[in-house]
Amino acid sequence: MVGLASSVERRNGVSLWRQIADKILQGIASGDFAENAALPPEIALAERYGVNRHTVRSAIAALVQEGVLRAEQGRGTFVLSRKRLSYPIGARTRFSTGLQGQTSERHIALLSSSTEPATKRIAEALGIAKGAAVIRLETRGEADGHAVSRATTWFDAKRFAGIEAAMAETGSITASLKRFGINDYLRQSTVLSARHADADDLAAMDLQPGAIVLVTVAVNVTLDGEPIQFAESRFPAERVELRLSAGD
Amino acid sequence: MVGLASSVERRNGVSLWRQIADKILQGIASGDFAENAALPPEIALAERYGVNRHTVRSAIAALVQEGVLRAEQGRGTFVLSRKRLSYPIGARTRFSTGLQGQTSERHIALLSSSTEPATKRIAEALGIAKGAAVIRLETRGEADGHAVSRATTWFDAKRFAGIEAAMAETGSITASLKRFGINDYLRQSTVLSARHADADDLAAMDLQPGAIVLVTVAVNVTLDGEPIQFAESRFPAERVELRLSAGD
DNA sequence: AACCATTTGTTCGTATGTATA
DNA sequence: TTATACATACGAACAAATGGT
Repeated sequence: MVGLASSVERRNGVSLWRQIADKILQGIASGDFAENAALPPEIALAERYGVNRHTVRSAIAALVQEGVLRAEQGRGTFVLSRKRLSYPIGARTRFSTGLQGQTSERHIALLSSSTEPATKRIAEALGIAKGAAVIRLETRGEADGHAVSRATTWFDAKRFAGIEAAMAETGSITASLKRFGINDYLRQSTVLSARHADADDLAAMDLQPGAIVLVTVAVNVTLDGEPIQFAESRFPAERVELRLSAGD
Repeated sequence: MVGLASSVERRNGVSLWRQIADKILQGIASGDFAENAALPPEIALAERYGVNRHTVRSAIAALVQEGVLRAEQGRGTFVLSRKRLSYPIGARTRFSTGLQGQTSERHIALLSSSTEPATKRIAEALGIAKGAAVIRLETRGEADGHAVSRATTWFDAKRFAGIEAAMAETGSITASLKRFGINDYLRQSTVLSARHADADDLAAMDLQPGAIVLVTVAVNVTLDGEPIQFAESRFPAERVELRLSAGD
């Protein structure tokens, strides 16, 4: 009963229709299924993946819901076009300058801010004492009305008192830091990983459950090497790719 | 019935216990759950995530199966230490030099090789004519007996005839390139994304279904800027993180 | 030893979701 | 649409192991 060439797995906590939906997404990403063109008929897909036609239908229904496909009775199911943003990441990366040319409108929205004691990890990154007060900003990056990033950022509360107000007003980290005498800064280190989006990410970026996010954990420093900012950013993998430029 | 603080989602194709397992993995990664220490009791986890204790138990069972946790009746459930490899990625990254100090044994296994006509994308990257012959290498990177990467690499067949033999013999891209007079090379560009592992990745790297892979697409060039290699590499997100070094 | 609280392990039952035919 | 099988999730017990008092 199981298709020989089938690569879907049962009993692993991910339902078949979700796995098929992911396979279709992969097929679109890899060019197997061209954009703005019809998908193979449900029967063909069912055979290709070694599942029942109903299972394919569930997968397609989910992707239609997610805005990836459009189904038309009697005609077929079509792949809608959706290009990913290419987000440059390097020593001098800035949110707004990075996306120049790709979008017409972008900014960072401040979702919330708070002051809290620094955890060990944050204290070490910022070079302050553990438990010292830090300001945490929760932000969402937007481009052309779509959320393209979701970040949590920590600053030394003593050094950057009131930065949340500056952030809310300017909508830019770079501009806010200028008010504290920081005219330039570098990305000292970045650690990159990936995971499923959590509920917060899903809500903040309007993603579908099961979406994958790229996660960067970065420390920004002044030109003198003084750490000023510690940040974890999440990028939806379906909308954004990260580009490492050589000379950046 | 639904926990207020719950951040898991139902009816999305991913079972609750799998989501809880992912949350626990996240907790370990973020330091919420310390390594070599007891996890909170099942009851506490169930309450924290707003699910039944059985659901937490299913998640724990999966993670025990995956070698992440160890459960002991009457004592608790413990987080085994399993540091993720931190894989440096930058202009001068090399597989074996990059992991120095983190593992005792590493090499690249050549899974298969073939010669094929270049697609448009590969031809552009390598600066050759579309349809010209290219050598494709399928490789697996291993460290301490565990697969940590799976890559597909293309070389100009005219310029690097026989590189598959050199690769099989030396187990190193860098050493193989030396035989063709390339003593040094740079990573010109890297594009980073993430997706679910496909069947091939799962089999080649012995991953659990649903695993996430980091994907890099890179072009390597000689010091003169001549493109020599086009590669797509997949790294299991649960075992590897990518580190962008500032000066690299 | 006896007892206790804590924590994991097991077994019922019941309801709902998923997948096939 | 219906039927069937299995997986998932919850709830309420009870059993077994551990580390104390």
